[in-house]
Amino acid sequence: MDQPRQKSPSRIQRQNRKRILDAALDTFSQHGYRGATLDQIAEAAGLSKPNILYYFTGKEDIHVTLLNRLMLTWLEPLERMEADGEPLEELLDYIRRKLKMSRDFPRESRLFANEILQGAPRMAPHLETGLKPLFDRKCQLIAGWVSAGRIAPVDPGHLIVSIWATTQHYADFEAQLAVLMPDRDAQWQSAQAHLEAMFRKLLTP
Amino acid sequence: MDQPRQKSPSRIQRQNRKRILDAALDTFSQHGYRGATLDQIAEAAGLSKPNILYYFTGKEDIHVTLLNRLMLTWLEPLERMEADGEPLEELLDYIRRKLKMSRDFPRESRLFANEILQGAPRMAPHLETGLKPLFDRKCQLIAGWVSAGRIAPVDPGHLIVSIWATTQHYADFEAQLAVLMPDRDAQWQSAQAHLEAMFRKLLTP
DNA sequence: CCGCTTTTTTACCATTTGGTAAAGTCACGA
DNA sequence: TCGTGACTTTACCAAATGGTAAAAAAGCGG
Repeated sequence: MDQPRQKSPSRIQRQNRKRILDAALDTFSQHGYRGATLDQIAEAAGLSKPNILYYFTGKEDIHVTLLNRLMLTWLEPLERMEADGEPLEELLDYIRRKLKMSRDFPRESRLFANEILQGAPRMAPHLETGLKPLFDRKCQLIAGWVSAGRIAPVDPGHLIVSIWATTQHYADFEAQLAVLMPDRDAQWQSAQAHLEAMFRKLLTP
Repeated sequence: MDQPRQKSPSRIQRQNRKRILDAALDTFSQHGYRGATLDQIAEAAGLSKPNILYYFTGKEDIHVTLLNRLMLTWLEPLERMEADGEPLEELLDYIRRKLKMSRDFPRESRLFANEILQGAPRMAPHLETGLKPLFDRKCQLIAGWVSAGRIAPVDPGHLIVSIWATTQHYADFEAQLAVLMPDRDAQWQSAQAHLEAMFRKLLTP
């Protein structure tokens, strides 16, 4: 009927959509949804504004696309925490993966933070259907470890929240940390050591 | 010469400025600087836009006024952590005060978070002259406690950052927590218990 | 109640913003 | 190489946005 929605996007399609999304990630993660403008995104992408609207139906479309992509990579580190291994090592591995994501994908972290700060208007469904079930599942996993005496007694929900808070903080509050801890190179190493020590102490029975 | 800058603001002045700042706090904390509009602020304040510009010279003036106010109350809990008492209790008290601020002033927390997320363009001076010296001082205080063996060895800077991260998270990511932990009433209590237990374990020698 | 100051409203304005129409230009298979 | 569909540009537009000028309305001390 309307748009046959091409089965295979052309090389140009792929390339330009990627450039737009990358530019939009810069812009949205810095200014939030309302604070970002299509002109900014267009300039950062090196394309004209109407050209951007050739690839996406509108500002919201770009933002939603970014959020959809984000959720995939965002949940993955937590998903990989499983019942298989030693509980303490599973949790510490999760913390390491999460901190690494803050270092490698700070823009994604800030995009997420912005969206939540603004009340998650465009992400409530994702939270409900994507994050919540995973969160509940992992809470039960941790609760199992606790009741089996394999880690120290701890509130599973607040434990996960503390892990999120401490790891994401290094990405989201980078501008503040740049003032307080100017030596950024050594920072990631000492941050990892600190978090590892802190959660190891908390979780060791 | 220009404006004699009234020595005593009238009752109406005080009242309306307060209403404007309160409305602006709502708006800026939710949408960030660029995402907030004067019309929104005006409507929330119940005043006309030109009337708002009678009390403040512009959008930025309102924002800067809010940030100035914020820094005063924001640094106070950390300032109150002193060398007098028992180190562990001083730190745990600080954590309690900080968590209480997240509960009582979530808008202020989000205003701060928004500003930092956006690269702290209007707050870099405050960070440098207000926060940084205080941070360094308290790091030294903690380092002294560590080397005296009065608390467990810990990186003072990362300790403070972890306290900020975990406590502020409950205000800044409230929209996410509302989905994951719907029972908000009991949440603050269990959050405090969790944080207290966590940092007590970390800091006990 | 008067006159003067403070406060508020009305009517604007230039710029920015998200978005569209339509005319071009490009790329690539026949 | 030429036609056709994919891509890009130019020229717009209506609404929103930050801000201003000046008239109107309140306050208020005397």
